[in-house]
Amino acid sequence: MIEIKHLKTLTTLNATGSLIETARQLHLTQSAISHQLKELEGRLNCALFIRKSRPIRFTVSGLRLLDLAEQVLPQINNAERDVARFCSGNAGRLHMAIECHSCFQWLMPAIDKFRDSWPEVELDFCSGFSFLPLPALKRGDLDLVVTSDPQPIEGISYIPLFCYQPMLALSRHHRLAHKSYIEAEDLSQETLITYPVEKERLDIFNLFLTPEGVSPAKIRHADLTLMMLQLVASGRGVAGLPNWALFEYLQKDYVVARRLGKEGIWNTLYAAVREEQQGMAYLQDFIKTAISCCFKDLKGIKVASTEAPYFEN
Amino acid sequence: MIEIKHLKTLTTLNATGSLIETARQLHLTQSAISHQLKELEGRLNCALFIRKSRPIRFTVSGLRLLDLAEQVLPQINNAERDVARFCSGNAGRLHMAIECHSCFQWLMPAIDKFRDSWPEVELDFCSGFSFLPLPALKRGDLDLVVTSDPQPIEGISYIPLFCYQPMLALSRHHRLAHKSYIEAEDLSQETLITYPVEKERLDIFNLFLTPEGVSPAKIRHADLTLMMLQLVASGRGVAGLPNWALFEYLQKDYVVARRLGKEGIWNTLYAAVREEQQGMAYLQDFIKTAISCCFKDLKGIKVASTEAPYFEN
DNA sequence: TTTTATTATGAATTTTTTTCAAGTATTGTT
DNA sequence: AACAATACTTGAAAAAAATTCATAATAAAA
Repeated sequence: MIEIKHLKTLTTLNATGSLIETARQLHLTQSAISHQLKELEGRLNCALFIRKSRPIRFTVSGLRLLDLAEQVLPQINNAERDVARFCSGNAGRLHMAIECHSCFQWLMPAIDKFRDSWPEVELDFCSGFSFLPLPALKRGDLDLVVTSDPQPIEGISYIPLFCYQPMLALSRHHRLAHKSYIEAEDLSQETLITYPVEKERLDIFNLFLTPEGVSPAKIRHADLTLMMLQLVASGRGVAGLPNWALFEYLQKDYVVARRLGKEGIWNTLYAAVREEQQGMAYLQDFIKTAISCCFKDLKGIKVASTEAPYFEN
Repeated sequence: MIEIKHLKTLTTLNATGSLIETARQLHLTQSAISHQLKELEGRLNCALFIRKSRPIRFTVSGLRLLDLAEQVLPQINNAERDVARFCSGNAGRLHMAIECHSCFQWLMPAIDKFRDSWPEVELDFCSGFSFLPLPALKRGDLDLVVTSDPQPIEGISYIPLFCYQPMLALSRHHRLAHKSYIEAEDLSQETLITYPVEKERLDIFNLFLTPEGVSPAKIRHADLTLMMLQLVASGRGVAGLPNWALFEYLQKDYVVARRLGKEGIWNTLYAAVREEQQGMAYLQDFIKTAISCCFKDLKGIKVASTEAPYFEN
């Protein structure tokens, strides 16, 4: 009668409040979701939610099923993980590197969860920018690299995690703060505060300044997100940071954020792994865990398509 | 990944010990079950049971999923029942009659369970043979009749419960006890002990004696199964009873049982309901509960096809 | 009221599930 | 140990179900 996919659909419908967004998250069309729910309501002979309202509201029956989903879905996840542990060897190594400092915010809880499930897996991570992580991954010194700048390297495959919006953080009193979006030219007289990495590894250059041939007046480095934002708030410059990393500081009114270009920019964060390791149970579980942590903890991110990244050459 | 149907399949596979019997219970071909499990093992990349043994044995992974099923399936059933209660009115009437005395054995636990789930439904039942139950059902005096002898009555539909084998109970020392099966002619010199109903309502006449044109030497009535078996054990006659009703007495060696005719006879027990009531949630739930109780408690019964009975005219 | 965004629906298409038919393996029997 | 009987596997065909596409209907926002 009722199926697990129904519980998943209802759960994300509850989270999103609309069919169309549910469809996006589940990588289906809105039509498919509509058909699926109609079919289920037909089987149960019972309305599950009230359509003529936004956000959608659930009936008692719908709520009862949400309740069921909350019980059942974690149980199923646990069982699947256990089975994966029994089957594949449950020991292994997971050494990872993060190209983006801010990522620690969501990576920490994900790693904690993972350690509980796979105590035998040897965990290690580094975020230093003292070496190039993708070649290290290729060599086998690393097993997973979190990057927003995938390179077409033989034997490396990229699994999309989520989409985010690189934005510009400004002091509330900054001369650009009145604009609803920032143009590349605006930055030619500004001090840009970045993480201490080469320009080529920074979204704001790759996707915004370099294509327009603009350079900021001055570049200044800072190690920590919080330090960058203190500098911004103190009027020492502006900073390019992902929207989800800015969220809590925006709420506290430390700074304001503006999108880059009229339409804004969307970029995708990937987990890079060696192709031959991609099927390994604990790796897959780590990535699954990481994604679910992101969508729980971060505001403003979107689901990525399941597709591998497209390389021009 | 894993679906509810998989959990159901694994559960009944555990109960039956073979794919072929699992298939029968789930109303599928054995091939379908084989494909389904192979597909699941492929998805999990993991063997769930060891094929080269009968009865089939589960791997640790298989056992883990059985465990999951045991947690999850009842939760789902409860939720579905709750939804049914919310949607349809949760009050109503369920007056039933049983044509077969022995049926109390499995009906009692089913009724107990049902009362817990649907406290608002007014329950009543009678097993007297003082009136014809099917016309009473048609009139609306009853809501459900348990019968093994469906009549083609306009507006009445029959839902199969299970298949059983009417058998002949004999004293261990009876002159026919050495035969592996009973022929109609054998009974022409015997005293047949039956429930106090007309011959036309008894399986042993309908399906065995009447077609062969044989009558027993004498007919004697008894109210209770246990009383009938005491009479049989005391050599006062023989009795026709369903195999599942005899099971516990056979184990205690009170009596022996022989099948009717060389191939034995199989008959189906039905729940008769008024067509317009058939869709009602609590009725459907009662029948579902009854069936599951039967298969838990009774030995020797088989699943019935989902088909309505076939009437010759 | 018009516009925009969301949801519903029917038909076409794709994917999945099931059955059929035939082959292989296992068990139990003589 | 060979035989039959029963149970399971497998690939292809058929049937059923899910998904998409195109479009209509509906609700919210401007």
